[in-house]
Amino acid sequence: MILADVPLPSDVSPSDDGHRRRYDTASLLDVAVQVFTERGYDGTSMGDLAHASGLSKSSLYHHFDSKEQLLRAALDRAVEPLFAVVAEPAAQSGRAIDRLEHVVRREVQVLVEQLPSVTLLLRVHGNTPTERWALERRREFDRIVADLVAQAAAEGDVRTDVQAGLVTRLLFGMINSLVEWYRPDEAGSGEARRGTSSRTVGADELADAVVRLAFDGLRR
Amino acid sequence: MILADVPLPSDVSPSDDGHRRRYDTASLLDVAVQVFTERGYDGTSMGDLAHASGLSKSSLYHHFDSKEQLLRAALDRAVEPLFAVVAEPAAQSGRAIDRLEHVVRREVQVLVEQLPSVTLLLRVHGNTPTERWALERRREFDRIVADLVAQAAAEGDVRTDVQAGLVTRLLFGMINSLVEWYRPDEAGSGEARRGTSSRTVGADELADAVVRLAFDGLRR
DNA sequence: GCACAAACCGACCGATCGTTCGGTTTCCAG
DNA sequence: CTGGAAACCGAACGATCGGTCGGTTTGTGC
Repeated sequence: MILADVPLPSDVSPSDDGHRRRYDTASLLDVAVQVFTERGYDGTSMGDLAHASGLSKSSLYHHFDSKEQLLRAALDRAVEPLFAVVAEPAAQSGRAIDRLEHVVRREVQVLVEQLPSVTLLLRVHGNTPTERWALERRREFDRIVADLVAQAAAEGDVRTDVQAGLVTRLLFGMINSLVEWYRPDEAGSGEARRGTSSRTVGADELADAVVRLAFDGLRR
Repeated sequence: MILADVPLPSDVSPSDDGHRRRYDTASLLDVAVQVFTERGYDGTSMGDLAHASGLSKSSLYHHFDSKEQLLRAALDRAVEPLFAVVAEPAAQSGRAIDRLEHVVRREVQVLVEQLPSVTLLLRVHGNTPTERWALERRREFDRIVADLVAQAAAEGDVRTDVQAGLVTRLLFGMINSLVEWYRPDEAGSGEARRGTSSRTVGADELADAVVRLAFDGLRR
């Protein structure tokens, strides 16, 4: 990735307490996922990860077998909770439109909770076996939700002048887009907020906004 | 990009008419943009582009100065028509809600017309000066539309229980998502359509669907 | 036919890529 | 204090990266 055009985010310092910083595999994955989402998987070198974590390149291989296995571990963090949502009881019984609303609301929460991993999941291209596995899981997920929308339409609760498949894609396009702009409220860090007038919005409030807009539209 | 996990799309053959295939800069850009969108900019090597175009790596440099300049040319194809839309008369005068609907509808059309370039634009990470320029243009565009939404809210035509900035992001998240799934109807090519029951939808029909869903919601 | 420019090519450059290797340091149980 | 495991390191590997070079082929105006 050429010369460093922009400083890496972490740039870990020796650490506060006298000891040398030590990583367990999970928290090292945190760092990797963050850098992956900022520079893209292909745009991130193992050297970048080394620099961001404060470790040497070779030390990373004590925790992970390969760069691709690192990606796989990151994607698992997103895929599992996403599928867990459609398996919840409230998504399994009741009127389809209510189940759909539940899925939408919970999906927003999962996206916010696992923002970096989901971002990664939504950006894979299919260049490697791992990426193609991820694409397949996404297709499977889409199928499940599309069935839900179709059922809600059959029950007369959803407009039928737009195809169910189209509704599903646009609906989840809207939800998924939040990985591109939503940044959680980093409360506690005394850092000054940037000069934006829009208040930082929480996950629940965000889910409300999505449900209102998606179900009832933006027109007053 | 490791070993070729998957065949490149074009894989140009010597060509039908006796002559050797010759490229002008524009049609070579077509090929590059297509491969960029399929494998990602960072995931595409100049060797990939050479293979996809049927040219040698060094020949590409007869048409372009660098890989990044190639990206810049591709992004221009998306940025210009996007900004042209908000400059149209119908986006400049009238009730804000009507101007907004016009922008949404036209934006969908531009996305469909310039699908590969816009896809590229929406996926830049900011790793290079060119990518950061693209991100800045996107921010500028968002600002213009957010003002439009705010004005429509002030005129009482848009719901006010969701912040204008939030509405804008979700609305355009929905629109932009179509680069991830919309594939134009390759009519004329006798190729058999894959086994999907959903009919291929045209740009106008797509714009209708977006406007209906965004403005009036999916509830019946 | 000839000349010239545009288009193209294989061979090669230094830099960077993901990964491996043979050790050293750190921590903690005994 | 000792031992062994876990964590870490610098140096180096072959492959691939974006890009350059000098020369050849190809189409076109004359």
